[in-house]
Amino acid sequence: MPQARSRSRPSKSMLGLDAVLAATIALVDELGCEAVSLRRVAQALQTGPASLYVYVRDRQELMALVLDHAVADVVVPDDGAGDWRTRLELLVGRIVTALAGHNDIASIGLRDALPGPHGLRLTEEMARLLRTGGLDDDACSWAIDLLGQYIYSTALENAGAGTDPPTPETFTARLDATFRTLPAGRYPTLRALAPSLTGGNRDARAAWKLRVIIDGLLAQPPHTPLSRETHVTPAPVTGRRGPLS
Amino acid sequence: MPQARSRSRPSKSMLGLDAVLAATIALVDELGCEAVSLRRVAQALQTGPASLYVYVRDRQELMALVLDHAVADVVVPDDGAGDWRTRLELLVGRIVTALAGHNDIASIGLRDALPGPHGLRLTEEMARLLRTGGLDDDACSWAIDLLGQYIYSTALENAGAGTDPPTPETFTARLDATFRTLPAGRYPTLRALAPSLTGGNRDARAAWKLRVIIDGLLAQPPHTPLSRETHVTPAPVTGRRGPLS
DNA sequence: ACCTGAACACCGTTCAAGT
DNA sequence: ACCTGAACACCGTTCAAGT
Repeated sequence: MPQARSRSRPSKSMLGLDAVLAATIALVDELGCEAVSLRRVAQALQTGPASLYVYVRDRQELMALVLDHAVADVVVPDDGAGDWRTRLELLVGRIVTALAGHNDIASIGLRDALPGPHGLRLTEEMARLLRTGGLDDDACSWAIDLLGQYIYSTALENAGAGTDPPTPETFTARLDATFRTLPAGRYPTLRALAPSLTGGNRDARAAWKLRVIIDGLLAQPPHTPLSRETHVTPAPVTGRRGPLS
Repeated sequence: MPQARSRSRPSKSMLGLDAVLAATIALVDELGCEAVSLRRVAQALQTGPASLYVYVRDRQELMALVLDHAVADVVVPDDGAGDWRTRLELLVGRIVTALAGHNDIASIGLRDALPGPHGLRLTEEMARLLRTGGLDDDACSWAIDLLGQYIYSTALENAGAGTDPPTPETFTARLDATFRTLPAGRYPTLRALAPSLTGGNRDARAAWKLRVIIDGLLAQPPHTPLSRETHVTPAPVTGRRGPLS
């Protein structure tokens, strides 16, 4: 019995899922989602790619776990934060900020990823707040859908905001150049809009869009109230994206 | 001179960009974007992967071209179609339908892709209609942003609708299962919402969300009118996504 | 149970060479 | 200009073998 203490025998190993996730997030921050390969993660952990399959079914599951991990620390606004709308805006803003702080990690959510425990926790709170606002079942569900689109798209749009320098930003620069050099004959409106299309304050833009969505939600007439009890056949139907994962 | 007619000498080749795009779209329809490799496209064209680089800088450019191609046939509603809002809803609906008809092609737009000529044509018309609706420059720009998010997300959500059978849909099924088996203690609202979260009519859901956005746009007070002339420094700023590409 | 080297069947992209 | 075989440096995933 060579071991005096409880640590049985770390010949090299016992990476643990947490270490795998931490290494993956670090690589996402550094290289972006697309460039993160299982081989690179394994290399960062000083092991071979096959070792990761102990903790994860495949690359997709790893990325879904990492996405969920990225919102783990988001705290739900408490009762004192204001009315349901204020709290919803605060919550959504926090989620966007958390995701935008990890490079293009939000792109995982834009594709298919089943919701993880933390995403579910936050989605539950969004749904609860929306119900407090008086929305019926369908409106709540569709609103969650819409807010999910908003969250991931905005987080991706704002990705790399915190870095210094704010990343080369070749993409936005190329987009801006595209608009500014548009033939004014065929695209008069876009040419005129060019400065505001790519410019302006990111947070103001994000807040404005969220306000649009919530104002729009409140403008909808309450659904015909046959919604709940008469739902005999929910008619399962296609749809690739889910709420926060 | 072996050729009697103008066709100079098709020893095998002269694929042409159109043929490359057609082969790529066919593969996207069949396999989905992720599974479409340059090697498979080349194989479909009976050539090697290196041949494609005559027409395309890299895989990303090919996918951007294919995305633009997918909206090439969308026709802009004419003056007789109704007021600006009716026409905008019609236009957006047509774009979503065109994209949703090509599997998960919309996922290209959710990531970074510079707008192509057809996307620009449609974006120009959206911007024009929004201005007709009285929105100022910033509101127009941000609205285009929001509508782009809506278009791609909804098209992806509705992907594979036309197929018969409507595709195995393992993802929606798994999502549905996730919600229905949620512990009701921790997630009471999501459990109650489970039927409407994944169910319901796709088109009704999409139309409702678009209505929410436009109602929300109209609910915004006109911006402080220092918007145009005083734009000295547009403050070029990060942002990964652009309008329709 | 957890880890691993080696192998399998793929990738995107480049390049020198051919027409 | 357009095409191509071959090579380079990668992928995700599996599997038999080790502890």
